Amino acid sequence: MPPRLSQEVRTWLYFHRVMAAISQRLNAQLATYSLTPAQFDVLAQLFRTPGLVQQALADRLLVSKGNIVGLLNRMEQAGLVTRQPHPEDGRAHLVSLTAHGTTLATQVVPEHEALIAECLAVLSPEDGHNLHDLLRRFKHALRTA
Amino acid sequence: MPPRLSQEVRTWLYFHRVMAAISQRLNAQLATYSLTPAQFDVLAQLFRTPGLVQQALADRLLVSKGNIVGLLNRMEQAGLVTRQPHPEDGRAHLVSLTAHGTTLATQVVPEHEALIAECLAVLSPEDGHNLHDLLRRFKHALRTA
DNA sequence: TAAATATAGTTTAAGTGTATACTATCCGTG
DNA sequence: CACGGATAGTATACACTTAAACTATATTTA
Repeated sequence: MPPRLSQEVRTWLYFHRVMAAISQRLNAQLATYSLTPAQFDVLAQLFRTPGLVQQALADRLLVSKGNIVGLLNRMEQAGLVTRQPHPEDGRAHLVSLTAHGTTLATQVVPEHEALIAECLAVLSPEDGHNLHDLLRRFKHALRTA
Repeated sequence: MPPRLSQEVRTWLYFHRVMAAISQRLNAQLATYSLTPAQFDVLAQLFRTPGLVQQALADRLLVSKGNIVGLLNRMEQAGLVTRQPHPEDGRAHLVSLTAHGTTLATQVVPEHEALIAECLAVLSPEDGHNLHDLLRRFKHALRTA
């Protein structure tokens, strides 16, 4: 018989379950726009912060720069983004949303954020605030640790 | 200028940051045993619940059955698991840990759980308990919603 | 019993992700 | 100016993941 899991391990499992449940809802919504989660992340980041270089995009999305290459290739193919040479740095490319990408982002980003709010609304406002506060401090404590 | 993100969206971003920070530590530990996170999940599940069928493994790990196939192929190649025909169901395979897999799990699973506890220990015991309680209720609320 | 349906596992195609090595460009210092 | 190290992007190999189509076996039901 396996021993009962510790509180810490159960917390970590809950973490996965909660993220999986929310991600499933979010991804289903994105799928109606033929967007993958990774592509949405790029879209939303460029929507909020136009004109980023690929490395900056990778840093903000917590992925490797090599990952960004294929992602942008597919999104360029889909007509969502364009790459332009950086005016001051011959190595870099400025990534921008196309008109189509901007139009899509204008619709999808607010819907996505609304669905996030809806998922978090299964908690009471107090619980929601406490969770926000706990995770904010958790993130900070992990960075300094 | 992009508008300030809502509390809900920031909570969701914190979820990702915390998950990423902890996963990075856990994955680094697993890498010292040449284990990927996915392979560790299979190893730990079979360690706790020996003799599962592939579909049961997929259900418990929240992945598709097709995913399990390639995962087990690689782990079989590495000598960690074996597939045997199910005695009562001609379609199914019983998956078991080899002696090598069991030995590895005996060492890695406790270390992995200790590292999880260490990561969660950056929070105070009260915060840790509150987070556990919040996530447990969050998970339950998402399931019924 | 025979046919319809469901389930276990596999395969394939496509996307995601990393690490690593490579090219091109930039920048600091001698 | 030249060289040497950092940085931006790309290419490659490998692992992970899903959805969908497929095969084989089991189960239900007419």
